[in-house]
Amino acid sequence: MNNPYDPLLAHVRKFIPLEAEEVTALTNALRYKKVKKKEFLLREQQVCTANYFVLSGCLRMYFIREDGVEQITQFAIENWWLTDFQSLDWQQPSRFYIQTIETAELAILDRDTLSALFDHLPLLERYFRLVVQRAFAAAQQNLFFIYSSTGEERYRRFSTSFPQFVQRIPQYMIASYLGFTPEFVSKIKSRLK
Amino acid sequence: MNNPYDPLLAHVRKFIPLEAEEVTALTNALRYKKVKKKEFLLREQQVCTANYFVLSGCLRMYFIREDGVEQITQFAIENWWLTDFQSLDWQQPSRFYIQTIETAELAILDRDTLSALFDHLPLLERYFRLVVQRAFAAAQQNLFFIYSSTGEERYRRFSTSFPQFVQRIPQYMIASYLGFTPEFVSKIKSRLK
DNA sequence: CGCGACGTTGATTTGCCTCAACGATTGTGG
DNA sequence: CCACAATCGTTGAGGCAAATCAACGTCGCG
Repeated sequence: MNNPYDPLLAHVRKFIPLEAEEVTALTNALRYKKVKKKEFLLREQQVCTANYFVLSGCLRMYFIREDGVEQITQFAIENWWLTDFQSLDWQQPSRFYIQTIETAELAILDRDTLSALFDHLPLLERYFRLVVQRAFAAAQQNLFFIYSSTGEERYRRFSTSFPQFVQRIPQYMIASYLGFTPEFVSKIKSRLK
Repeated sequence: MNNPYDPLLAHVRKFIPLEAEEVTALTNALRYKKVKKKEFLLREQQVCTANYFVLSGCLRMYFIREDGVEQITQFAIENWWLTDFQSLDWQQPSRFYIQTIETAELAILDRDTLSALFDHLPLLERYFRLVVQRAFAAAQQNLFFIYSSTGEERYRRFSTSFPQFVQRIPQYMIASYLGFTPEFVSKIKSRLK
Protein backbone atom coordinates (compact mmCIF):
# COMPACT_ATOMS: atom_id res chain seq x y z
CA MET A 1 0.00 0.00 0.00
CA ASN A 2 2.93 2.30 0.68
CA ASN A 3 4.13 3.98 -2.46
CA PRO A 4 6.38 6.93 -3.23
CA TYR A 5 3.41 9.05 -4.27
CA ASP A 6 1.82 8.97 -0.81
CA PRO A 7 2.59 12.63 -0.06
CA LEU A 8 0.89 13.63 -3.31
CA LEU A 9 -2.16 11.43 -2.73
CA ALA A 10 -2.50 12.90 0.75
CA HIS A 11 -2.28 16.37 -0.75
CA VAL A 12 -4.96 15.63 -3.33
CA ARG A 13 -7.23 14.22 -0.62
CA LYS A 14 -7.08 17.51 1.25
CA PHE A 15 -9.10 18.94 -1.64
CA ILE A 16 -11.13 16.13 -3.22
CA PRO A 17 -12.10 12.52 -2.33
CA LEU A 18 -10.37 9.67 -4.19
CA GLU A 19 -11.72 6.18 -4.88
CA ALA A 20 -9.33 3.23 -5.13
CA GLU A 21 -9.59 3.05 -8.91
CA GLU A 22 -9.00 6.79 -9.16
CA VAL A 23 -5.82 6.39 -7.16
CA THR A 24 -4.75 3.80 -9.70
CA ALA A 25 -5.54 6.05 -12.65
CA LEU A 26 -3.68 8.95 -11.08
CA THR A 27 -0.71 6.83 -10.06
CA ASN A 28 -0.43 5.41 -13.57
CA ALA A 29 -0.34 8.90 -15.01
CA LEU A 30 2.53 10.00 -12.80
CA ARG A 31 6.23 9.66 -13.44
CA TYR A 32 8.60 9.28 -10.52
CA LYS A 33 12.05 10.80 -10.73
CA LYS A 34 14.90 11.17 -8.30
CA VAL A 35 17.07 14.14 -9.16
CA LYS A 36 20.52 15.05 -7.89
CA LYS A 37 21.50 18.46 -6.53
CA LYS A 38 21.84 21.23 -9.13
CA GLU A 39 20.25 19.31 -12.01
CA PHE A 40 17.96 21.16 -14.39
CA LEU A 41 14.32 20.27 -15.09
CA LEU A 42 13.84 23.22 -17.42
CA ARG A 43 16.20 25.64 -19.15
CA GLU A 44 15.63 28.95 -20.90
CA GLN A 45 14.37 28.52 -24.49
CA GLN A 46 13.00 25.04 -23.80
CA VAL A 47 9.28 24.44 -23.98
CA CYS A 48 7.98 23.32 -20.60
CA THR A 49 6.14 19.99 -20.89
CA ALA A 50 5.31 19.02 -17.31
CA ASN A 51 4.19 20.09 -13.89
CA TYR A 52 6.48 19.05 -11.01
CA PHE A 53 5.35 18.04 -7.54
CA VAL A 54 8.02 17.91 -4.85
CA LEU A 55 7.84 14.70 -2.82
CA SER A 56 11.07 15.53 -1.05
CA GLY A 57 13.86 18.07 -1.49
CA CYS A 58 13.82 21.57 -2.86
CA LEU A 59 13.61 23.36 -6.23
CA ARG A 60 14.11 26.90 -7.44
CA MET A 61 12.83 28.75 -10.49
CA TYR A 62 14.85 31.68 -11.81
CA PHE A 63 15.73 33.68 -14.89
CA ILE A 64 18.87 35.44 -16.09
CA ARG A 65 18.60 39.24 -16.09
CA GLU A 66 20.06 41.30 -18.89
CA ASP A 67 23.05 42.12 -16.72
CA GLY A 68 23.70 38.38 -16.36
CA VAL A 69 22.57 38.02 -12.75
CA GLU A 70 20.32 35.11 -11.71
CA GLN A 71 16.96 36.30 -10.41
CA ILE A 72 15.00 33.71 -8.41
CA THR A 73 11.21 34.03 -8.60
CA GLN A 74 9.99 30.93 -6.76
CA PHE A 75 11.09 28.17 -4.43
CA ALA A 76 9.29 24.84 -4.08
CA ILE A 77 9.64 22.50 -1.12
CA GLU A 78 7.69 19.37 -0.13
CA ASN A 79 4.04 19.41 -1.29
CA TRP A 80 4.39 22.25 -3.78
CA TRP A 81 3.79 22.14 -7.51
CA LEU A 82 6.16 24.06 -9.74
CA THR A 83 6.02 24.82 -13.45
CA ASP A 84 6.16 27.67 -15.96
CA PHE A 85 2.49 27.98 -16.93
CA GLN A 86 3.22 30.56 -19.58
CA SER A 87 5.36 28.05 -21.42
CA LEU A 88 3.21 25.03 -20.53
CA ASP A 89 -0.15 26.49 -21.61
CA TRP A 90 0.89 28.03 -24.90
CA GLN A 91 3.86 25.78 -25.65
CA GLN A 92 6.18 28.76 -25.90
CA PRO A 93 9.91 28.73 -25.16
CA SER A 94 10.42 29.49 -21.49
CA ARG A 95 12.40 32.37 -20.06
CA PHE A 96 12.99 30.47 -16.84
CA TYR A 97 15.22 27.79 -15.41
CA ILE A 98 13.97 25.18 -12.94
CA GLN A 99 16.74 23.53 -10.95
CA THR A 100 17.10 21.38 -7.84
CA ILE A 101 18.73 23.03 -4.84
CA GLU A 102 18.92 19.76 -2.94
CA THR A 103 18.60 16.18 -4.12
CA ALA A 104 14.89 15.79 -4.74
CA GLU A 105 12.20 13.20 -5.40
CA LEU A 106 9.57 14.35 -7.84
CA ALA A 107 6.16 13.30 -9.07
CA ILE A 108 5.87 14.48 -12.65
CA LEU A 109 2.67 15.05 -14.60
CA ASP A 110 3.24 15.52 -18.30
CA ARG A 111 1.02 17.97 -20.14
CA ASP A 112 -0.59 15.44 -22.49
CA THR A 113 -1.05 12.79 -19.84
CA LEU A 114 -2.73 15.30 -17.59
CA SER A 115 -5.13 16.52 -20.22
CA ALA A 116 -6.21 12.92 -20.91
CA LEU A 117 -6.50 12.31 -17.19
CA PHE A 118 -8.88 15.23 -16.78
CA ASP A 119 -11.44 13.58 -19.08
CA HIS A 120 -11.22 10.45 -16.97
CA LEU A 121 -11.23 12.14 -13.58
CA PRO A 122 -13.20 15.38 -13.83
CA LEU A 123 -12.87 16.13 -10.12
CA LEU A 124 -9.15 16.52 -10.67
CA GLU A 125 -9.97 19.79 -12.42
CA ARG A 126 -11.19 21.04 -9.07
CA TYR A 127 -8.00 19.93 -7.34
CA PHE A 128 -5.81 21.79 -9.79
CA ARG A 129 -8.10 24.80 -9.82
CA LEU A 130 -7.70 25.08 -6.07
CA VAL A 131 -3.96 24.43 -6.16
CA VAL A 132 -3.37 27.10 -8.80
CA GLN A 133 -5.68 29.47 -6.95
CA ARG A 134 -3.56 28.93 -3.86
CA ALA A 135 -0.38 29.58 -5.83
CA PHE A 136 -1.88 32.74 -7.27
CA ALA A 137 -2.83 33.92 -3.78
CA ALA A 138 0.78 33.31 -2.74
CA ALA A 139 1.94 35.41 -5.70
CA GLN A 140 -0.37 38.25 -4.63
CA GLN A 141 1.02 37.94 -1.12
CA ASN A 142 4.51 38.04 -2.55
CA LEU A 143 3.76 41.30 -4.36
CA PHE A 144 2.46 42.65 -1.07
CA PHE A 145 5.81 41.80 0.54
CA ILE A 146 7.86 43.25 -2.28
CA TYR A 147 6.18 46.62 -2.08
CA SER A 148 5.83 46.84 1.70
CA SER A 149 8.35 49.18 3.25
CA THR A 150 12.14 48.82 3.13
CA GLY A 151 14.47 45.98 2.25
CA GLU A 152 15.40 45.43 5.87
CA GLU A 153 11.75 45.06 6.82
CA ARG A 154 11.19 42.72 3.88
CA TYR A 155 14.02 40.44 4.95
CA ARG A 156 12.75 40.41 8.53
CA ARG A 157 9.22 39.43 7.48
CA PHE A 158 10.50 36.74 5.14
CA SER A 159 12.73 35.13 7.72
CA THR A 160 10.02 35.11 10.38
CA SER A 161 7.30 33.91 7.97
CA PHE A 162 9.41 31.21 6.32
CA PRO A 163 12.13 30.13 8.77
CA GLN A 164 12.26 26.71 7.10
CA PHE A 165 13.56 28.38 3.93
CA VAL A 166 16.20 30.41 5.72
CA GLN A 167 17.57 27.21 7.25
CA ARG A 168 17.66 25.10 4.10
CA ILE A 169 18.50 27.58 1.38
CA PRO A 170 21.87 29.32 0.91
CA GLN A 171 21.83 32.97 1.83
CA TYR A 172 22.73 34.22 -1.64
CA MET A 173 19.61 32.53 -3.01
CA ILE A 174 17.43 34.17 -0.38
CA ALA A 175 19.02 37.47 -1.40
CA SER A 176 18.23 36.83 -5.05
CA TYR A 177 14.63 35.91 -4.27
CA LEU A 178 14.14 39.07 -2.23
CA GLY A 179 15.66 41.14 -5.01
CA PHE A 180 18.90 42.33 -3.49
CA THR A 181 22.58 41.50 -3.34
CA PRO A 182 24.20 38.93 -1.02
CA GLU A 183 26.28 41.71 0.50
CA PHE A 184 23.18 43.65 1.44
CA VAL A 185 21.60 40.66 3.19
CA SER A 186 24.80 40.25 5.11
CA LYS A 187 24.62 43.87 6.26
CA ILE A 188 20.98 43.55 7.27
CA LYS A 189 21.77 40.48 9.38
CA SER A 190 24.55 42.26 11.22
CA ARG A 191 22.24 45.22 11.87
CA LEU A 192 19.56 42.93 13.34
CA LYS A 193 21.83 41.92 16.27
CA MET B 1 -30.86 36.76 -27.09
CA ASN B 2 -28.77 39.80 -26.39
CA ASN B 3 -28.04 40.15 -22.71
CA PRO B 4 -25.54 42.16 -20.65
CA TYR B 5 -23.53 39.01 -19.92
CA ASP B 6 -22.63 38.40 -23.56
CA PRO B 7 -18.97 39.37 -23.12
CA LEU B 8 -18.68 36.86 -20.27
CA LEU B 9 -20.43 34.08 -22.19
CA ALA B 10 -18.13 34.69 -25.12
CA HIS B 11 -15.17 34.53 -22.79
CA VAL B 12 -16.31 31.23 -21.27
CA ARG B 13 -16.83 29.77 -24.76
CA LYS B 14 -13.21 30.44 -25.58
CA PHE B 15 -12.37 27.72 -23.04
CA ILE B 16 -15.33 25.32 -22.85
CA PRO B 17 -18.53 24.58 -24.87
CA LEU B 18 -21.87 25.76 -23.42
CA GLU B 19 -25.32 24.25 -24.04
CA ALA B 20 -28.39 26.49 -23.96
CA GLU B 21 -29.48 25.22 -20.56
CA GLU B 22 -26.00 25.74 -19.19
CA VAL B 23 -26.13 29.32 -20.33
CA THR B 24 -29.33 29.67 -18.35
CA ALA B 25 -27.81 28.11 -15.24
CA LEU B 26 -24.78 30.35 -15.46
CA THR B 27 -26.80 33.47 -16.18
CA ASN B 28 -29.06 32.80 -13.20
CA ALA B 29 -26.05 32.50 -10.95
CA LEU B 30 -24.64 35.86 -11.96
CA ARG B 31 -25.41 39.26 -10.48
CA TYR B 32 -25.24 42.34 -12.69
CA LYS B 33 -24.07 45.59 -11.18
CA LYS B 34 -23.33 48.99 -12.62
CA VAL B 35 -20.84 50.85 -10.48
CA LYS B 36 -19.88 54.53 -10.54
CA LYS B 37 -16.34 55.86 -10.67
CA LYS B 38 -14.33 55.51 -7.45
CA GLU B 39 -16.75 53.18 -5.69
CA PHE B 40 -15.38 50.33 -3.57
CA LEU B 41 -16.15 46.65 -4.11
CA LEU B 42 -13.82 45.57 -1.31
CA ARG B 43 -12.07 47.39 1.53
CA GLU B 44 -9.27 46.40 3.86
CA GLN B 45 -10.45 44.22 6.77
CA GLN B 46 -13.56 43.08 4.89
CA VAL B 47 -13.94 39.44 3.94
CA CYS B 48 -14.10 39.08 0.16
CA THR B 49 -17.25 37.22 -0.90
CA ALA B 50 -17.25 37.38 -4.68
CA ASN B 51 -15.30 37.21 -7.91
CA TYR B 52 -15.75 40.18 -10.25
CA PHE B 53 -15.80 40.03 -14.04
CA VAL B 54 -15.46 43.34 -15.88
CA LEU B 55 -18.06 43.70 -18.67
CA SER B 56 -17.04 47.30 -19.25
CA GLY B 57 -14.92 49.85 -17.45
CA CYS B 58 -11.87 49.47 -15.29
CA LEU B 59 -10.93 48.38 -11.75
CA ARG B 60 -7.85 48.53 -9.58
CA MET B 61 -6.71 46.49 -6.61
CA TYR B 62 -4.35 48.09 -4.11
CA PHE B 63 -3.22 48.13 -0.49
CA ILE B 64 -2.05 50.84 1.87
CA ARG B 65 1.61 50.65 2.77
CA GLU B 66 2.84 51.32 6.29
CA ASP B 67 3.95 54.77 5.23
CA GLY B 68 0.37 55.49 4.10
CA VAL B 69 1.01 55.34 0.35
CA GLU B 70 -1.39 53.42 -1.93
CA GLN B 71 0.31 50.54 -3.72
CA ILE B 72 -1.57 49.17 -6.74
CA THR B 73 -1.02 45.46 -7.45
CA GLN B 74 -3.48 44.78 -10.29
CA PHE B 75 -5.66 46.45 -12.87
CA ALA B 76 -8.67 44.79 -14.50
CA ILE B 77 -10.26 45.92 -17.74
CA GLU B 78 -12.87 44.29 -19.98
CA ASN B 79 -12.85 40.47 -19.86
CA TRP B 80 -10.74 40.16 -16.73
CA TRP B 81 -11.71 38.56 -13.43
CA LEU B 82 -10.57 40.25 -10.23
CA THR B 83 -10.74 39.13 -6.61
CA ASP B 84 -8.63 38.60 -3.52
CA PHE B 85 -8.31 34.81 -3.49
CA GLN B 86 -6.52 34.80 -0.18
CA SER B 87 -9.55 36.37 1.46
CA LEU B 88 -12.09 34.52 -0.71
CA ASP B 89 -10.70 31.01 -0.19
CA TRP B 90 -10.09 31.13 3.53
CA GLN B 91 -12.65 33.79 4.41
CA GLN B 92 -10.00 35.97 6.01
CA PRO B 93 -10.13 39.75 6.29
CA SER B 94 -8.52 41.23 3.20
CA ARG B 95 -5.52 43.52 3.12
CA PHE B 96 -6.62 44.94 -0.21
CA TYR B 97 -9.01 47.47 -1.66
CA ILE B 98 -10.85 46.92 -4.95
CA GLN B 99 -12.17 50.12 -6.50
CA THR B 100 -13.52 51.29 -9.85
CA ILE B 101 -11.29 53.68 -11.79
CA GLU B 102 -14.00 54.37 -14.36
CA THR B 103 -17.74 53.71 -14.26
CA ALA B 104 -18.01 49.97 -14.76
CA GLU B 105 -20.46 47.18 -15.51
CA LEU B 106 -19.74 44.00 -13.61
CA ALA B 107 -20.82 40.38 -13.62
CA ILE B 108 -20.53 39.15 -10.07
CA LEU B 109 -20.23 35.53 -8.92
CA ASP B 110 -20.73 35.09 -5.22
CA ARG B 111 -18.66 32.46 -3.46
CA ASP B 112 -21.57 30.28 -2.35
CA THR B 113 -23.45 30.53 -5.62
CA LEU B 114 -20.33 29.54 -7.48
CA SER B 115 -19.62 26.52 -5.35
CA ALA B 116 -23.21 25.29 -5.94
CA LEU B 117 -22.84 26.01 -9.64
CA PHE B 118 -19.73 23.84 -9.86
CA ASP B 119 -21.71 20.76 -8.82
CA HIS B 120 -24.23 21.51 -11.56
CA LEU B 121 -21.75 22.42 -14.27
CA PRO B 122 -18.53 20.48 -13.70
CA LEU B 123 -16.92 21.80 -16.87
CA LEU B 124 -16.95 25.23 -15.31
CA GLU B 125 -14.17 24.00 -13.03
CA ARG B 126 -12.04 23.71 -16.14
CA TYR B 127 -12.91 27.25 -17.20
CA PHE B 128 -11.88 28.71 -13.86
CA ARG B 129 -8.83 26.50 -13.65
CA LEU B 130 -7.64 27.89 -16.96
CA VAL B 131 -8.57 31.47 -16.10
CA VAL B 132 -6.70 31.35 -12.79
CA GLN B 133 -3.78 29.61 -14.48
CA ARG B 134 -3.68 32.46 -16.97
CA ALA B 135 -3.77 35.01 -14.16
CA PHE B 136 -0.97 33.19 -12.38
CA ALA B 137 1.12 33.19 -15.55
CA ALA B 138 0.54 36.93 -15.78
CA ALA B 139 1.74 37.29 -12.19
CA GLN B 140 4.90 35.33 -13.02
CA GLN B 141 5.41 37.58 -16.03
CA ASN B 142 4.90 40.61 -13.81
CA LEU B 143 7.62 39.42 -11.43
CA PHE B 144 9.86 39.02 -14.44
CA PHE B 145 9.22 42.65 -15.39
CA ILE B 146 9.73 43.94 -11.87
CA TYR B 147 13.17 42.41 -11.58
CA SER B 148 14.34 43.04 -15.14
CA SER B 149 16.64 45.98 -15.53
CA THR B 150 16.03 49.60 -14.53
CA GLY B 151 12.91 51.64 -13.81
CA GLU B 152 13.16 53.50 -17.08
CA GLU B 153 13.30 50.24 -19.01
CA ARG B 154 10.36 48.88 -17.02
CA TYR B 155 8.23 51.90 -17.81
CA ARG B 156 9.12 51.66 -21.46
CA ARG B 157 8.20 47.98 -21.70
CA PHE B 158 4.96 48.56 -19.85
CA SER B 159 3.83 51.40 -22.07
CA THR B 160 4.64 49.52 -25.26
CA SER B 161 3.11 46.24 -24.04
CA PHE B 162 -0.04 47.81 -22.60
CA PRO B 163 -0.71 51.08 -24.42
CA GLN B 164 -4.45 50.74 -23.68
CA PHE B 165 -3.66 51.14 -19.96
CA VAL B 166 -1.46 54.18 -20.42
CA GLN B 167 -4.28 55.88 -22.29
CA ARG B 168 -7.10 55.12 -19.85
CA ILE B 169 -5.40 55.19 -16.49
CA PRO B 170 -4.08 58.29 -14.70
CA GLN B 171 -0.33 58.53 -14.67
CA TYR B 172 0.02 58.45 -10.89
CA MET B 173 -1.72 55.06 -10.86
CA ILE B 174 0.64 53.69 -13.48
CA ALA B 175 3.48 54.96 -11.29
CA SER B 176 2.04 53.20 -8.25
CA TYR B 177 1.58 49.93 -10.16
CA LEU B 178 5.16 50.03 -11.40
CA GLY B 179 6.41 50.73 -7.90
CA PHE B 180 7.72 54.25 -8.18
CA THR B 181 6.71 57.84 -7.54
CA PRO B 182 4.64 60.04 -9.89
CA GLU B 183 7.56 62.48 -10.09
CA PHE B 184 9.84 59.74 -11.34
CA VAL B 185 7.45 58.71 -14.12
CA SER B 186 7.30 62.33 -15.15
CA LYS B 187 11.08 62.48 -15.38
CA ILE B 188 11.26 59.27 -17.39
CA LYS B 189 8.72 60.59 -19.89
CA SER B 190 10.68 63.79 -20.44
CA ARG B 191 13.87 61.74 -20.89
CA LEU B 192 12.18 59.59 -23.57
CA LYS B 193 11.73 62.56 -25.91
C1' DC C 1 -14.24 82.21 -11.47
C1' DG C 2 -11.66 79.64 -8.09
C1' DC C 3 -10.53 75.43 -6.07
C1' DG C 4 -8.71 70.80 -6.08
C1' DA C 5 -6.60 67.14 -8.60
C1' DC C 6 -2.93 66.06 -11.52
C1' DG C 7 1.48 66.73 -13.74
C1' DT C 8 6.19 68.93 -14.15
C1' DT C 9 10.79 70.44 -12.80
C1' DG C 10 14.81 71.11 -9.84
C1' DA C 11 17.78 70.57 -5.46
C1' DT C 12 18.90 67.44 -2.09
C1' DT C 13 19.04 63.03 0.28
C1' DT C 14 19.24 58.09 0.86
C1' DG C 15 18.87 53.07 0.29
C1' DC C 16 20.98 49.80 -1.97
C1' DC C 17 24.54 48.46 -5.39
C1' DT C 18 29.35 47.99 -6.93
C1' DC C 19 33.84 46.82 -6.25
C1' DA C 20 37.45 45.05 -3.65
C1' DA C 21 39.67 42.62 0.00
C1' DC C 22 39.50 39.32 3.36
C1' DG C 23 37.76 35.06 6.67
C1' DA C 24 35.40 30.69 7.04
C1' DT C 25 33.91 26.47 5.35
C1' DT C 26 33.60 22.72 2.21
C1' DG C 27 35.24 19.33 -0.74
C1' DT C 28 38.47 17.07 -3.64
C1' DG C 29 42.55 14.93 -5.56
C1' DG C 30 47.29 13.56 -4.63
C1' DC D 1 45.07 13.06 5.78
C1' DC D 2 46.75 17.13 4.24
C1' DA D 3 47.00 20.94 0.53
C1' DC D 4 44.67 23.74 -2.09
C1' DA D 5 40.92 25.61 -4.63
C1' DA D 6 36.36 26.81 -4.88
C1' DT D 7 32.35 28.45 -2.74
C1' DC D 8 30.08 31.25 0.47
C1' DG D 9 29.67 34.94 3.77
C1' DT D 10 31.46 39.41 5.83
C1' DT D 11 33.04 44.17 5.98
C1' DG D 12 34.12 48.81 4.26
C1' DA D 13 34.59 52.77 0.78
C1' DG D 14 32.47 55.04 -2.85
C1' DG D 15 28.76 55.69 -6.39
C1' DC D 16 24.26 55.94 -8.48
C1' DA D 17 19.24 55.41 -9.23
C1' DA D 18 15.21 56.72 -7.40
C1' DA D 19 12.88 58.97 -3.33
C1' DT D 20 11.82 63.16 -0.93
C1' DC D 21 10.65 67.81 -0.59
C1' DA D 22 9.15 71.99 -2.45
C1' DA D 23 7.49 75.16 -5.84
C1' DC D 24 4.98 76.04 -9.79
C1' DG D 25 1.94 75.16 -14.19
C1' DT D 26 -2.37 73.34 -16.05
C1' DC D 27 -6.53 71.43 -16.61
C1' DG D 28 -11.40 70.18 -15.44
C1' DC D 29 -15.34 71.05 -12.88
C1' DG D 30 -18.77 72.78 -9.20
